[in-house]
Amino acid sequence: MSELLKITLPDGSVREVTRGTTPADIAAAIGPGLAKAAIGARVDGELFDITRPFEGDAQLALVTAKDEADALELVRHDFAHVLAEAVQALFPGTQITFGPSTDDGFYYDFAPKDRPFTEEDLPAIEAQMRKIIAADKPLKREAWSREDLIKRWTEQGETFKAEWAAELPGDEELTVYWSGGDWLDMCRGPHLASTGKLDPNAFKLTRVSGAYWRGDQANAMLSRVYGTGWLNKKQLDAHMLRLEEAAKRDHRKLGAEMDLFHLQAEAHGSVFWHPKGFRIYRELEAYMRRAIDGAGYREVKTPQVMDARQWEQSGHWGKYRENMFVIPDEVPNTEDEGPVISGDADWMALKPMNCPAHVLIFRQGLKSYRDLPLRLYENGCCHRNEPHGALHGLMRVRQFTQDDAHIFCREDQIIDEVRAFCALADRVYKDFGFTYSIKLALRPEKRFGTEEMWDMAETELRAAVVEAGLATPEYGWEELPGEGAFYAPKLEWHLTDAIGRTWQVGTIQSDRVLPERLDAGYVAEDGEKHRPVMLHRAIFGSYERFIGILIEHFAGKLPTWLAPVQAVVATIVSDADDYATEATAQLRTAGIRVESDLRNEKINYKVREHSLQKVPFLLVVGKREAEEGTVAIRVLGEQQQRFMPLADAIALLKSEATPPDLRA
RNA sequence: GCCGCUUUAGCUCAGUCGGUAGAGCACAUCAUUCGUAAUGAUGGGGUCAGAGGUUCGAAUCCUCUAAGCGGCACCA
Repeated sequence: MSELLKITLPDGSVREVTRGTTPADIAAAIGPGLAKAAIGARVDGELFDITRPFEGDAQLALVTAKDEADALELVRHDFAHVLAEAVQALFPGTQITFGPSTDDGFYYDFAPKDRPFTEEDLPAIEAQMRKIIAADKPLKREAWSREDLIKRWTEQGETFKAEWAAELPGDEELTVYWSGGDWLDMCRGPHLASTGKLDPNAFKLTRVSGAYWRGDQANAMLSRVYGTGWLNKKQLDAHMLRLEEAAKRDHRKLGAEMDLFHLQAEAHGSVFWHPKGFRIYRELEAYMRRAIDGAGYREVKTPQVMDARQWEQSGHWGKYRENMFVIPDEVPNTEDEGPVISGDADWMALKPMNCPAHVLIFRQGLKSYRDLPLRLYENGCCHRNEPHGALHGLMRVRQFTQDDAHIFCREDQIIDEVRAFCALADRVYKDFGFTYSIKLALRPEKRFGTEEMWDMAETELRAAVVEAGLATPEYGWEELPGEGAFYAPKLEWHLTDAIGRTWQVGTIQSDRVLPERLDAGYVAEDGEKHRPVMLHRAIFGSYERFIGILIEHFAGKLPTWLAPVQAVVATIVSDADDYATEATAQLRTAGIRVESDLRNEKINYKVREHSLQKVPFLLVVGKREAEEGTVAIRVLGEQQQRFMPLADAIALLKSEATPPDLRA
């Protein structure tokens, strides 16, 4: 055992060291500065404790705060560890379970003894965490046997940890980390060398929430404490500032401030669109109609309420009935006393999706292979009785309208259709200034259809994305096992909101199940009846969600072609009223959404108000402009103004207000 | 649906020990005609989310219901 280990450093140099040597020893040998700065190690590419001895020859890269991604991962993991220790010190009897790092910090799930934690508990927990950091407790790794772990957790009353220890994979080395000599957590690591390596001013506990043990609704509800954690206070402050800025672009806040829409309890989860908000909606509709007309779709409109048997046949009744709005097909009893309905009525349901209705259109008349691909589009208004906790502004609502289409096609047309859709979606998102990520959601546990169908469907979607060149990290490409719909795998397009939450908008799904269940067929060249494949697809996802994301993306400052009011003509003195009215009329004739502001208010007041309303162009007219036939144009977000003849201003606005797909 | 929090004027919020409701903005009226992010004065406006309870007395304490917020779960 006296042989030397060869440790290769990033510069290619090799050091020979005895067994038991740690990366920290090597850092110390290189120099005291590095010894101090090094907080972790990449050994053969894997992130390790800096105090963990080498187990053989290895490539070593020391990790310092400059390796920000690794450093943050280490630090956040440690904050979670310290959080757990602090909570157990303050609330004896609390069980620890699990606590990973997150995108901006960490959390830890606890099983509280008496009551769930509340936000009022957070300051005391933070203070306790700072004590643990100040104590600079060494974090020491130890390998334990499964039996010892289970014994330890059982003795300590840690039933969740014991359950988990019993299920950890047997071929893995099981480890614990000591914090000083008096507290430990079961953990794969890695960790910093000691708690004192954390900056006590670089974290903040942010909120508490409930979370199910192992993410399963059937399990116990745990109490989760979230924190944000960074390398130093400057980073933390910058993060808190980012959150503040993000809150300002929340679409619910801007929706009220800009008078776009509102939500209220009487129709909770359904949107009241105000005139200005619905103008955005109409621009999106017009845009999408141009897009689908150009891409060979045909628009249809289908019934809002259909017989429940239709939903039984499609399979939705069995899986989603609890989220459907069900309606008795009966005239209600009008007597004051007595039941409203008799109870033996047939049931109908508000449509939760459009697919079956489109199949019913497809089934009208005998279809030939020559009819395929048949692309049916609908601005389809759907109702889903979503779990109340899921509702979120415009992003998740109970009544929404999808830009929904179903492409009925032959097997040999699938890949071309999916590729064409990828191109269309790409163009649409780019027209709105979005970058997106794209995922493939694979077969779920509960599903209809044969394994062969699923193999084919997954393969062809994957192939289309690969051929379109989108299956790259740049497009956030990943495959999500188990996340598909019950009838088909899904390609999903995701956009990100103001505070980094991602929302699915677009999708395309390759479905052989519903054509079968709803008996869609066509006559092929061989004269036999065949099943078409049905591609379900949407780009906006829903108009509601897409508008919510647009508002956040642009912080309310929508591009001119989408702005509800594109220009305001504001007067400085009432002598300019007639000219302003005339200018407004000319702009309106030119197709600009323009309003005039003749109020007896100072120009400062008007500028402020229309700026806050995010009007892209403010045309100011005073005596001078009225005499010269000019306007002073102030562009939203800019300080200075440009003077030009009214005719030039009209030309400028017409050009600015042209939708991207209509630009030369 | 689950956990925690919240709900007071159109909006944002204050309201102490349980003693009978307050500000700013917005709105209305009047004055002001002003050159690029808030002119001044005056005035109107509230079943304190809803229901029940405790109390001489409830915005305030308790229970239930609803909605909203942050997560979790769900998302055809």
